Amino acid sequence: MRLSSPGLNHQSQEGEKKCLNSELWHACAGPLVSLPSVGTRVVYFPQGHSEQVAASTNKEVDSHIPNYPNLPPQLICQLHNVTMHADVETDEVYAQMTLQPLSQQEQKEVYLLPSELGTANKQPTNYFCKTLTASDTSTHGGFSVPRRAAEKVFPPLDYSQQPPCQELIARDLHDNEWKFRHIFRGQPKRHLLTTGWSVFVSAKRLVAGDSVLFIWNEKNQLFLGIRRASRPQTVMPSSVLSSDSMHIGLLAAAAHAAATNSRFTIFYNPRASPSEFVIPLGKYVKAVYHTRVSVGMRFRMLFETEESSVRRYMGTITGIGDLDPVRWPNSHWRSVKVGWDESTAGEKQPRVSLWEIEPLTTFPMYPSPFPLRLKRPWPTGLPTFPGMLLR
Amino acid sequence: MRLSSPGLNHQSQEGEKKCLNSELWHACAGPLVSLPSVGTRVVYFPQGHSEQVAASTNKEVDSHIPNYPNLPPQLICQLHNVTMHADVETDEVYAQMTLQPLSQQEQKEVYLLPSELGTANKQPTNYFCKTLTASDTSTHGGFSVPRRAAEKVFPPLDYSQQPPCQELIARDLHDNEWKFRHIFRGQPKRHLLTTGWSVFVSAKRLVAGDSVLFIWNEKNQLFLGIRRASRPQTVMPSSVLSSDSMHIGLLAAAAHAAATNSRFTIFYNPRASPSEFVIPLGKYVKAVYHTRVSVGMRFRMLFETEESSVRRYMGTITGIGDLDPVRWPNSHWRSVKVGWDESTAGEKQPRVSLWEIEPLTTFPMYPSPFPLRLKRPWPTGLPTFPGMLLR
DNA sequence: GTGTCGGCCGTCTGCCGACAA
DNA sequence: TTGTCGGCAGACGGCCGACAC
Repeated sequence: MRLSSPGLNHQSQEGEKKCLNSELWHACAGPLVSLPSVGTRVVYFPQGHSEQVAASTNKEVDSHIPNYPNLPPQLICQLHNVTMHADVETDEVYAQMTLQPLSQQEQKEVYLLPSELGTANKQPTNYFCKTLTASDTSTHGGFSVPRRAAEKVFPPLDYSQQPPCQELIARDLHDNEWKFRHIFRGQPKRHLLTTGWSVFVSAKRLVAGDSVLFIWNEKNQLFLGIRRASRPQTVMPSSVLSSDSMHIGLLAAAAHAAATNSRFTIFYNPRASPSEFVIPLGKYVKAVYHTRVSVGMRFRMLFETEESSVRRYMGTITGIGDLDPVRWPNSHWRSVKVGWDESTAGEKQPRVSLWEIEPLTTFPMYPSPFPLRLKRPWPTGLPTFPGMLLR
Repeated sequence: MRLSSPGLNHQSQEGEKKCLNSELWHACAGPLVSLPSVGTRVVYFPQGHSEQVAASTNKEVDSHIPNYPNLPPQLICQLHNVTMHADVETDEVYAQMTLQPLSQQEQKEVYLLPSELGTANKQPTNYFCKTLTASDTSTHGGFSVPRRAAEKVFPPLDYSQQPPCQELIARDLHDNEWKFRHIFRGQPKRHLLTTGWSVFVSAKRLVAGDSVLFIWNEKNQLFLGIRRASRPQTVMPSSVLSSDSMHIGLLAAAAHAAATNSRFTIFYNPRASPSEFVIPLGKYVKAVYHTRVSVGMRFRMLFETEESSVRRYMGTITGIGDLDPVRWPNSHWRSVKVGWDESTAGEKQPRVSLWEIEPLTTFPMYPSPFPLRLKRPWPTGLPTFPGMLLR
């Protein structure tokens, strides 16, 4: 007889752990990820959402997925709720957002109201992130802590002891406690995590190439998180619903919400998604309407480095136009074709969105003379590329 | 060094391993699961599909999911394709089916054609299934093989040797080889799997309560599969798409296919789904139109036992009517309210579908006098419960 | 007939400094 | 400064029959 096994309290996978540590979530998500603030207005891109599903199921959007002609390529929404989550199995971070498309009337008034540029991302100050080496993940030994990292984020050791050591207790995203013996020994001296480390490695199923990060906050609390090496294959178990149905579901949910001005829920998985697809309205408006771009123009764009910091890559705009003229005409999603300066950047996306880049102008930046009030109601109508608007 | 187990070919989760062992798949799916044959006509129930998603995501269908008024509660479809699959991570078995709703005209002619009752389920003959004990999964020892099982499904040992032993090689659903030392020893003598067993247990992450099964087929090949104890927590990582969107997706995909008579794809996960939701047309027609049921009538229904065999439970029909009169009026899905004889059956579903039960008639079963040709076009129209039809 | 245990041996885990990159 | 290794001691994996249910 197939019965559900008792004991485990499963019901509350989500909904209970609402208040997980925000600093830790952001640290795991990476330096480039920022979440829009509750109560603000955002622009939601079904295309970007679709890309997230495609990346996760490792399957392209099939051509026989129905069109949703009444679903615009971007939806201005009120952001009612944002909660941070972490997958119980994999520790993947993701955010749940509740969006409500503005009414037609409200959409027109959008430019009369101040619009938010989005909060800056708050990466913790006292933290470090290390990519695990073969030795770190081997059963032969412990974890070698980079010296500066240990001195910055671990409680100070009593160096008069020989060897100096202490017990560290760190909490992960699920509020589980992990205990480590932190010791400063060897010749030359180095910081190591010994007892407790291997338990952590096997529990989290870490392998060489994955990253671990520690945070030391103002309340003298220690947190730790993980970032898995992007195994090309984080294929989500689709043993229950076909990827086609998932794509359709996302589109239908958005279309229904748009038609009825009702709320809908989306999940944003920053490390699975190629790009953010919920953009603060102000950031969008500024990039699309108040920035002059044209073919041949040079630009900079931020990327995350291996060591979880950011660096800029340079490139040149090679074209402007629809990514998918059939399904998503007149969309600003990845409307900019680009070429990258460095040959090592060969794997970078050949198309970006306007709000992702920072155009380099030879002439000084000036406050936009363009009136905030548009003459034509928006977002209905013809293609509205910046070049046309700034005529 | 602790490395991710080599050899796993991740890239080809689906698509490649089309021809996985059918016997093994059915053994893992259980004795009650049967798949309709390719080329036949089936009845697809969006409600049942929805229940599968609800069970997997552990979330009820939200009330704000849009209605699909043009999506009937059952869809007669041509079954174009059925492939058996197994989840790479968990070994969960599931089937992918390609369905094509019949045209309106074809739907009317359904009863003029012979309809298939569905193939009987083919459980392998030489197989056994054992629920793992604490000792079986402990690191302290190996696997204790039930005597009859060993004699039935393992190659015979040479009992003149002391102790008799041999090397067994078995293949799993992914065609991976597993080697075990099979020995007959101890006082009293018993069959054991020793060397190789613990590797298997840890690789498959088996725990006490899970089941393992072995098959010995006609070609003298040995296969093995697993069935996890239904941790209600096979919650699929929904870090990418909300369960609402999944529900909508399934409905929208079916609605679109119904409207355009085009093909759509569904996944059927027999151990995650509360009930089958793709039913052979003949089985459906027989149950719904050629069987007389009424309140107070007694019936039998098959269930799977702990030991992977089947037994009948008895019950009484307590009511007949819509499960969800608002969303799914006039549906035959779980239209029968029942009470179960045994108090231990308290967790059994209070509602079943007609094709799941075997009504007990005090009067002899007679060939249905009901004409095969319906007067009223079907499936449009008013509720068509058997009682009304047999007036 | 089979689940669990004590006993016993061998392998591997895991802590140490050496050494080199 | 830190990744990997050889050395070593102790823990645990894993094979055995005893024993009980």
